[in-house]
Amino acid sequence: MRELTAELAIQDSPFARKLAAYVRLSHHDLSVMSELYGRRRRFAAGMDMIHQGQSDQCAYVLASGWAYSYKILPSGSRQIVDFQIPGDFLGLRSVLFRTSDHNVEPITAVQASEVKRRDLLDAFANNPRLAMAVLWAASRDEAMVVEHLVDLGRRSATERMAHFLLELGTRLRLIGTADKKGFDCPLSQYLLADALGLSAVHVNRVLRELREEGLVTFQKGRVTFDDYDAMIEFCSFDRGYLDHDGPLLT
Amino acid sequence: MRELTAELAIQDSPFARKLAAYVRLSHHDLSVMSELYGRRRRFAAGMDMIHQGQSDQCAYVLASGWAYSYKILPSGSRQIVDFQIPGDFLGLRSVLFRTSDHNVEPITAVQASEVKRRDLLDAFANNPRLAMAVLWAASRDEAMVVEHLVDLGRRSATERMAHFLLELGTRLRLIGTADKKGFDCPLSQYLLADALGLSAVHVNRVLRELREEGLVTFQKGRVTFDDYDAMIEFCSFDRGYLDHDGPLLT
DNA sequence: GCCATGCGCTGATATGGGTCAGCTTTCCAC
DNA sequence: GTGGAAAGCTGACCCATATCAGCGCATGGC
Repeated sequence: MRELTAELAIQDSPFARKLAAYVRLSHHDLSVMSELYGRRRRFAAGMDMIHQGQSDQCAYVLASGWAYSYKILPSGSRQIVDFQIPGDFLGLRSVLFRTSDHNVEPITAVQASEVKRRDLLDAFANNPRLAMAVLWAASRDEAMVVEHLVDLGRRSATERMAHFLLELGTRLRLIGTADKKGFDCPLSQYLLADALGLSAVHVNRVLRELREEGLVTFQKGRVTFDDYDAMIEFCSFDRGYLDHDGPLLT
Repeated sequence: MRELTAELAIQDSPFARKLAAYVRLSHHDLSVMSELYGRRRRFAAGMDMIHQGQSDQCAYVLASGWAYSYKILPSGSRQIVDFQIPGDFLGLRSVLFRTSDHNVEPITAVQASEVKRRDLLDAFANNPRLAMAVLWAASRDEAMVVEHLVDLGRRSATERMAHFLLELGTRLRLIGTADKKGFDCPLSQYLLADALGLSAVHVNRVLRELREEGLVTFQKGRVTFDDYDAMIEFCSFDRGYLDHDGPLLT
């Protein structure tokens, strides 16, 4: 009975919702997940969760709140590699290979489940299906990093911003906190700047431009898609690569 | 006896040299690898090895020659995500998850060993150590993509070029085809441009600048480090992240 | 030997986005 | 409600890099 309750709880978590988009999860999968999903920790905004160069750390699954992973250059400038939203795995590589090559910091207050190396390896060994789902999600995250790279290398500032907002929207829809209308978004223009390789000043200009073109409005912590289709057109967003209709693997 | 010969042959391959940098490989590992390493295929320069959107393909281990993976935007511009050199695994994700999100094309004539999905999964199941080594190498490749992203987002054209050449040199040293003096390099200025997010014209200017500053010379298919330390200093290259002295896992 | 092609190279000009400087609004802490 | 910090916003100016246009040198096919 207690297990059943746990199973129901996990089923509604962003972690499960996200993985369920990739593989069909069995009762067994869910119960293994709910064990991994114990040991909650809280982090306040601004307090490092993972630090570059540190070894022997654990990984986390974000339960609530947003975080970002970044690198600092000796020159002092910062490049944000990715944002993490609820359901995202975080520090997977650092726990498997004991090397962390970037920092992770919360943007809002965050709740995260600590996952120990040992537990993760055990769960993988006992449940290859779950392992596959997690690796698949990791692989999708990597695909996003690649897309981000293309953004920085070959898209204009405005296209980059549009593409970024669409992608973020798609990710949030997977966990049920966005729809075609828009989503709540705690990112400051400084964070956007460091993610998109722009200056904060230019981020502001670009957002105004997109707003005046009637594509998106990002104001007061809310992103509103004013013309979703035109936006997709504008930055040639690939609907397929994050978007799909059900589990790819059953 | 026949096996022993195979084992000796594989030991000298760039694939083994690279993996040996990460884990100490046993006789058993080597014999499993030499099986994977069969089934050679040749590709001429310019002929696609992996095509975006294509599914049900196999992965390859590059035995000789160079290739590059890239994405084409609808606008026609191209972003090169990474270059592959001998020993590199290629299409790992596309074979595990049956989705390829980018193209791979040879730069020079290429010899590659075809790795079937089934064989790979079997090898992993029978030999978790080898699986770990391969995943580790994949993880390092991903770290390089992240570093590339930082390049595009937050470094100037000249720093980017210097950083890129140092990184490439480090990778080539791992397989024994470069030293601190320099290396042979079949990349055209057009390829460099599309990798670094620059125009070919500007690549030319940047190379001239680096040459005149006495840092590197890239001429006639040869990269020569004129002042290695100054170069590392110039682009704040992280010696640690690719460079190390022996197997990290024994 | 000649032509086509690809690559390296260079100058002139144009522009996207950075930098600087400052003002306004929001949001807390007290 | 008041002071201060953080975030949003804007104009003026400037520079890094793109774009355009063109030259020269190899190389390979015929």
